[in-house]
Amino acid sequence: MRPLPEFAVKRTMPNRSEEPAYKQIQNAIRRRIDAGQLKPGNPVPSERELARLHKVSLMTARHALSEMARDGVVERRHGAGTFVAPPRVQFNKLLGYSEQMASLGLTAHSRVISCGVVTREHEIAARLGLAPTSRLGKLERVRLAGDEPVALETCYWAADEFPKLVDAPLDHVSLFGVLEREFGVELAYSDEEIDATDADQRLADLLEIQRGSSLLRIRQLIFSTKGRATVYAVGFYRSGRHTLRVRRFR
Amino acid sequence: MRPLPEFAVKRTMPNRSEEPAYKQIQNAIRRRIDAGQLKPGNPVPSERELARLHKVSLMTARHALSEMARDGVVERRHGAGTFVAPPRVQFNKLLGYSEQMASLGLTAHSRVISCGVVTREHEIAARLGLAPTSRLGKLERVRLAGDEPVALETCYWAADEFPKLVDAPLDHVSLFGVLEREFGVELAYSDEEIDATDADQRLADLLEIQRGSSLLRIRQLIFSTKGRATVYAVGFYRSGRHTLRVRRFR
DNA sequence: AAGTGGTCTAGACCACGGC
DNA sequence: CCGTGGTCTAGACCACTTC
Repeated sequence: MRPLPEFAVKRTMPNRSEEPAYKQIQNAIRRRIDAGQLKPGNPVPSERELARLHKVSLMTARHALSEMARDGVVERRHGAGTFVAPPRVQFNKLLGYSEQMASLGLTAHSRVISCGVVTREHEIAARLGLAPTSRLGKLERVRLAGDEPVALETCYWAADEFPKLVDAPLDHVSLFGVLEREFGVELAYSDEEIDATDADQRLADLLEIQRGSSLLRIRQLIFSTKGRATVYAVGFYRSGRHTLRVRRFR
Repeated sequence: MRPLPEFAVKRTMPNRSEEPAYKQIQNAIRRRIDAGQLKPGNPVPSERELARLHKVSLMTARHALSEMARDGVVERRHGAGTFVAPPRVQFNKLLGYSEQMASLGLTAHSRVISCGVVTREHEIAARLGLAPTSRLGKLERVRLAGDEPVALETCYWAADEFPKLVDAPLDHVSLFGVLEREFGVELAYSDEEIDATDADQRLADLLEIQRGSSLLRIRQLIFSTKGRATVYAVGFYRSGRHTLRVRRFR
């Protein structure tokens, strides 16, 4: 609950230099949900109750709940009340390989095939919005499930922008994680092209499959929250070992 | 603009039994955008101006603009104003094959391979939320680009729910279109599983490719706006002839 | 009938953007 | 500086759900 001034007086905008009242209300509710104190389907306090509890006007309490409803955290039913929304399944969620495995309760292992700087990938530089001959960081990793190779993933980024990235222990840690923690890059979304192709000799050797075997190819251009193309990645996934799940809307 | 009562008087809720004032404001702005009178990047009237024009309070004008911003129709910039948002590219959009071709400026052709009712597809019936032995409508079509076959698509639906669907001229018309126009089904979204596989003899013959060639397989469970699983579809797409584009979010 | 969310008023001050 | 959106007040009536 928001602290009150020592001598509470009538005020039109009491909240100077603090977090907005409506966000404090939202946070209070979110905390109760996170703590398991409020479970899906449970009612959250009504607008009038929140207004009284937090000593704000109805419109402010209302703003807090409306925005949470917009975000899908709660559901509002006219005449009935406001209720904690059922946990939403995350669709079309951009995850690194490590994160995908973690979400399945598995540990990701990788084998770094190559890691360095290249200058002759003109088309990829263009996709990243760079000059054709720009220096690009390039990382090739074979992804393993248990001992079995399931995918080859190749990532590219502007070498000058993330200089020390090639030195990170990327056989153990998540590229996404390093970018976000070490470089403060917030990734926002990726545009992906998905098709089927078949394994050439090199892919066949790396993935321990037959040449010509079917592979799922995913090419992704990953954008930061600032709308900047940050990473270009190409992955080849063994048939039968990897399924992409997406939801599309009418 | 909202009509005024003959003798305008002070009122707390003047809008009895009409469309809410904030929606009228939104519609007025939408109309101007649709008419091309307001183009992307153009400013829309400020909160204060809308309040004055429509004779409503600031909060109401504000509500109108906030909701339009939430819907992505306009963008609000603190201290600067509210502007028509650039046209949003449609990502993760659920389209039938005919519609995809149309959106590329091409005409879709199909060859119906089989069309009828089956009763032994227990697993698919289950996915559609039906009893295992339910009667299912089944439609197999080869999709053509020019004269070249590029995909085999197989659709399943509850035969008892859409009885005359098997009689529709589905080599010319869109299944989605028939469902929406003839049966009043509003499709909402589809959950899709995408992977790579290779062609068996039958697929090879139908698609005029070699046995063992790579294919992109998309299995989709399509839901209506009522949240009901309505159509199950499996498509096999020739490598190099079909790319799926999706956007995923962090 | 009581309580809920939905719409709305007529103002206020604050923080930010561009001139 | 002025105009913009962002936050907020202290109420009001309406429409709906639940009892």
